Amino acid sequence: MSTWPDTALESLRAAGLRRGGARRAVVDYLAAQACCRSAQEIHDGIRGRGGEVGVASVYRALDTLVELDLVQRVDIGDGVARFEPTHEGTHHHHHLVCDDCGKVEPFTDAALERALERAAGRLGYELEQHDVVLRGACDGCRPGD
Amino acid sequence: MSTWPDTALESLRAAGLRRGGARRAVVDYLAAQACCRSAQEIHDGIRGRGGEVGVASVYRALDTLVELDLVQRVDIGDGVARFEPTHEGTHHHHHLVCDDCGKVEPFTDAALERALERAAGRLGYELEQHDVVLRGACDGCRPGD
DNA sequence: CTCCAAACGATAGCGATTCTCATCGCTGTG
DNA sequence: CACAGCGATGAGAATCGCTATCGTTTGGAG
Ligand SMILES: [Mn+2]
Ligand SMILES: [Mn+2]
Ligand SMILES: [Zn+2]
Ligand SMILES: [Zn+2]
Repeated sequence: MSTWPDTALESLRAAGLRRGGARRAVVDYLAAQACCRSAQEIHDGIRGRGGEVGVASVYRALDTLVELDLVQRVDIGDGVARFEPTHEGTHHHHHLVCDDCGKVEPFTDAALERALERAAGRLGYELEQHDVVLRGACDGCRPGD
Repeated sequence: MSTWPDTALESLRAAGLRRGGARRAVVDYLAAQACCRSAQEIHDGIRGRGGEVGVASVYRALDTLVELDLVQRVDIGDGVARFEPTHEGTHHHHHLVCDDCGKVEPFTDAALERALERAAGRLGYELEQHDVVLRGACDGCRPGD
């Protein structure tokens, strides 16, 4: 099994796409993150390393990657779309959002995944994806009780 | 047990807020819907009935209602925020979104709710809310197989 | 090496949401 | 009931995330 950036770049090539700098920079940036990032963060992050990408190219790259199911869009409800690599196996996770400070943390729960699968089975949809966001107060924001 | 609009208007009064027309119109409109609606839809819906609300007032009312936990924000990933009454008991539901045509449908699943509760118990957050969005192709958009 | 379409970056445009501010109208007081 | 004070409201300006446009660059097949 190869690493996610390798798989991603390979899939892009297989889809007949050229190997441009912008797409590669987005893939590399996302591969180095532990959780989802906004397009702005990605843009800034790449520029911070000296990369010269336009915002439009970042959005275009994300579009393509989402289309190929290599990247997943995460919506936590603040009006800003975030993106992270699609992990089928070991890194698959969902998100905890602190309503107070806005912190986003990943979490995993095998039993929940099973329940989601079963729930999906009961519905008439051909399911592609599922998103779960849990909201509340994080350790830091909880009034010390 | 009283109806949702009554509870909502009561909570607003209890919070020391005056009884203005805009907030009431938003509560009434939402109470009549089966699922989430966007701010635009709410605005248009109220005006269609002859109401004279500004968009700003709709957004302000929604803000307040969300703050008081009377209304829940639903984010299905199309860049438009939707809102629906917070139902604890019988009307609580989550959403199915068709990636193709964008249709949004509510669904309920008791086993899933139990799994969510248990998952929440395992995490260090003080949970307030949870959102689940399932995505895929709906009956109409699925290539007839 | 040449050539062309894909990919790019800058920037204008767009739609959703928020901000500003002058006005309006609850609500408690006299 | 008249009035004052202040929260609520509506119109429109401003912001912001995202998309469309367009001229330029460049990967890579021949
Ligand atoms: Mn999952
Ligand atoms: Mn639920
Ligand atoms: Zn994540
Ligand atoms: Zn709904």
